[in-house]
Amino acid sequence: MKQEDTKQKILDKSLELFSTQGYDSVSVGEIAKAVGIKAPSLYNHFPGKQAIFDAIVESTVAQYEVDTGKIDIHVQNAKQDIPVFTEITEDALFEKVRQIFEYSLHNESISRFRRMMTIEQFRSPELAALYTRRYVERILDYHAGIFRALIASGEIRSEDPDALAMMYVAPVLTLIGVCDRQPERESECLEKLQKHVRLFFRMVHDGSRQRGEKQ
Amino acid sequence: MKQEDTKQKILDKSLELFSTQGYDSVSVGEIAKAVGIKAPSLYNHFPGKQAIFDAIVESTVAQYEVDTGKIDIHVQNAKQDIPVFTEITEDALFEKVRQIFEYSLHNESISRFRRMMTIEQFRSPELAALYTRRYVERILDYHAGIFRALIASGEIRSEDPDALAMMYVAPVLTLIGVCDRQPERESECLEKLQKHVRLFFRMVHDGSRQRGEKQ
DNA sequence: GTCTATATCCAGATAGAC
DNA sequence: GTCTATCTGGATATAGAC
Repeated sequence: MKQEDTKQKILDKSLELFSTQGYDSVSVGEIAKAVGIKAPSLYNHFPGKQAIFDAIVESTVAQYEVDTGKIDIHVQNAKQDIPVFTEITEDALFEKVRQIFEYSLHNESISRFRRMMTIEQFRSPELAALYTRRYVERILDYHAGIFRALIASGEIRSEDPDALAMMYVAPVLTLIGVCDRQPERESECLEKLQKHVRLFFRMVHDGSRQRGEKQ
Repeated sequence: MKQEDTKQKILDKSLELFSTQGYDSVSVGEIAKAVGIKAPSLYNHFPGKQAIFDAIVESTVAQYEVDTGKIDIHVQNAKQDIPVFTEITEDALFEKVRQIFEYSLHNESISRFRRMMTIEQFRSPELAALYTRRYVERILDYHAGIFRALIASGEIRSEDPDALAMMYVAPVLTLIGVCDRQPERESECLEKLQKHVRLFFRMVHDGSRQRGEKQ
């Protein structure tokens, strides 16, 4: 096996172990065994256990843009996604959210890294900041940008795109958290997700139709 | 020092350490040092390290009802809190949420236990279920009950109290998560909280006033 | 109940042969 | 690059004196 292949395999197996047990509970012996080598051989690829963890963080952060590009989301510049949201139907919006939701849960590296970060978020201020940036702020900023444009164009009604983004995004984050802990509840969470998207859609689009139904 | 005092001190100091470093990173020697005894003396109070963790979980779960009662929240039966929400003003609602928010962050045992659970949530299916029950479901159920009553009484407009509860609660949970990781961002999160409550309040109460302002 | 001393084990990491 | 052998330190836990 090539040198770089082994190095990558160490990263993969380490992430797999770290994401379920946490950094401290995993021994270098365990990692080595999962990779198929003996513990001392690990030190030909990394200077120590902490270096493996650091490399995982660094490389996953780097690959973030690549992966998110695959599902047609570009957090960097939300503007190019605004047309997707304009004039979208309720069902199409849910389908879009469902796609991102399931991708986040089932993509192994994405999901494992998120769970590892959840466990290790208090390990250092840097990790804490990374967690908030990646799993809260960027998602909020992205959606706030879209909502800001939709408000300006009169597509939806509201005065606060940031608060609107929080209201739209936070339930999704909460449901992802539930599924990370209890994957067996995914279908239940998908239903809640659909109800959420439905309610949100109806609230931001001119509510007169819905109120008309009630009265 | 009395026997029970020492036992309680072990629980307190252990929680303090577990909540920042996680179970595996804390040694019984560290705990003993924090308590002011030597490691072997711990074994007069608990059969082992795991037993300390278990006792923390058990006793904190038991004290949950007591603590929440102090801030006038009774998750068990939401009905008695419905009058508090009826005809409430926007400012009063925020003040109420702010109070709970800050209590959750600054009450030491509450906050530490939550952070410990965040770190250890993947340790077992039982802990995962406890986390979801305590930090998601109970809060959602409580608010869904209130919203259901408010919808029935015509106080607010909506058709889905569960989705409404998710929309109302999830941003609060997200912001608590941010503050757990980065306590220095509390004031920033309080502002986001206020904006959220404000937007939510205006959305659920008949929106004609707000739409009138915009046109 | 607390201590010292100790047993046992396993962790991360290194040396050096192949 | 991989291995075996080994070092060193620290972990949980126990024995038994005070």
